[in-house]
Amino acid sequence: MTEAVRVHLELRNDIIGGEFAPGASVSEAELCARYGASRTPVREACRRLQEESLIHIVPFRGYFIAPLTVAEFRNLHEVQLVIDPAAAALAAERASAEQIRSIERWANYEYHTGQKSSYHTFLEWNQNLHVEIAAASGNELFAEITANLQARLIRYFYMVISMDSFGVDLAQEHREIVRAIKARKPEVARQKSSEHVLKTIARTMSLDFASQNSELASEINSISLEPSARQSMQTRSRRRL
Amino acid sequence: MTEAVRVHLELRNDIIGGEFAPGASVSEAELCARYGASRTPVREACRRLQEESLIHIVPFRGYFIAPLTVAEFRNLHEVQLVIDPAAAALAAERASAEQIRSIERWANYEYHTGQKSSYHTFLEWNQNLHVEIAAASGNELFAEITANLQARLIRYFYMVISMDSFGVDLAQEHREIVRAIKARKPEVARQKSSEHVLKTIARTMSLDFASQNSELASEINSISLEPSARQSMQTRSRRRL
DNA sequence: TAGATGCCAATTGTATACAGGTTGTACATC
DNA sequence: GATGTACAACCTGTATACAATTGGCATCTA
Repeated sequence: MTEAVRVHLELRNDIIGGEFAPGASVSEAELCARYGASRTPVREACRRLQEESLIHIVPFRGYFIAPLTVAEFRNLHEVQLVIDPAAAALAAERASAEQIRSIERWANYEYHTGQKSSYHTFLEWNQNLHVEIAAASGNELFAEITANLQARLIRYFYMVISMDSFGVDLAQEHREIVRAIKARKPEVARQKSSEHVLKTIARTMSLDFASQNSELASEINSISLEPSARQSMQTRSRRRL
Repeated sequence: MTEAVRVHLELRNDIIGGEFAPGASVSEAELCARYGASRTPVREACRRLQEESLIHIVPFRGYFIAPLTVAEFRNLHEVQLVIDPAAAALAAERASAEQIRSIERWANYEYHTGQKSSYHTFLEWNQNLHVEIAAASGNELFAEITANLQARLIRYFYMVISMDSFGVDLAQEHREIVRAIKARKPEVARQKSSEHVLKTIARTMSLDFASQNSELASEINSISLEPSARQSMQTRSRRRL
């Protein structure tokens, strides 16, 4: 593995994990010291993270850790609401036996409420499950887009202290999506996926956000999606039921 | 504008415009000579183009112009079929007066059949229209994804000698989408956008591809989308009509 | 002759020196 | 005291030297 790739992965992980304050300025020299690499691979890593919208680069000024904003949070969910169900439906048609096994493995987590370490693991499993389902669509674009959405979304979830009882609902919804994919029922998978995203949004809005971001948290709690963004699911439900 | 940005834009334009053969290998030295820059900005430009899937980088081996494949063509359309209608629906709700004016400007092109230069301009206007509609959704993620999809799709359209009479249909469909957005009718915009994408796919499959890619062309002609990918539009039509 | 092995040219990955731009500060001027 | 300007420190952008890796080719061996 080259230095550039290593720095990219480690820095990315640190940003997602909250090692840097959102909006904070970081210099190349700083990153070179932290990751033990020279400027060239550090620059390359930062440029890739810019493409992933985890870092903002202002020419001749420096690098800034992408801030967490209500607009981005809403945007991510709007796109997810469109991408996830479509990918789930395709996965139900095209997933290989091996891909289904892999999906089932990620869906079989145990979330022990109240444990911080368990919560972090839980978020990673959740992320992997979503990406794995998208990959099973047989369309790598869906997988790439999903990976980017999840990486950016997880930063918001890390703000949350814990999800407590929510983990149970979430696991249940995941299993329903997986069951539909395994049963080769695209429309059920699509509907379950839509419901899951909408419920996740609803759950997030009632969460107990970490105090240092209380301003953002209260703003997030006031989000409401446009009618046409929700419409995706409603149409399906009406049609199916 | 920095060298890196300039090289990125020019190289990107050259790849999209077909200046390089798909799959061709290019060395850093070659690109340095061609664009009159040193290796550092050339490398940065190539890394960004890799993120956009226009170049493949194999470590220690070199850069390869992304090949045109049936799988990619299908993947791009599958994602477009999901992104475009959703963005159009949101645009109908949230587009500003200025954005609507901008969209109308891009929709008002005149395509003179048979003229090669006119055809290229036509493709650019088409691309800009799609991106502008996505931007009017008020969600920059839709705009970014659309810009990437369009950049990659246009390489396939450049293979086509001309679209002849198709330009007329296309312009008509575009105007219908724009009309729905201007009239603030999200569901009509969504439906018209879905139809437009599906019709574009159908039109492409019956096209006269340039001979040097006849193998790819015949493969493209045999594409068929999965039922659940088409389902998006059918549901809406049934529901509306 | 088929296959394995070691060397070498070519190319990319990394480190670093140098150039260019930006920001903040100190000082002169009004 | 407010404002504008010059300068300096700092940082990023670019160029280039050096290190590491690859793949092909020649050579050797069975």
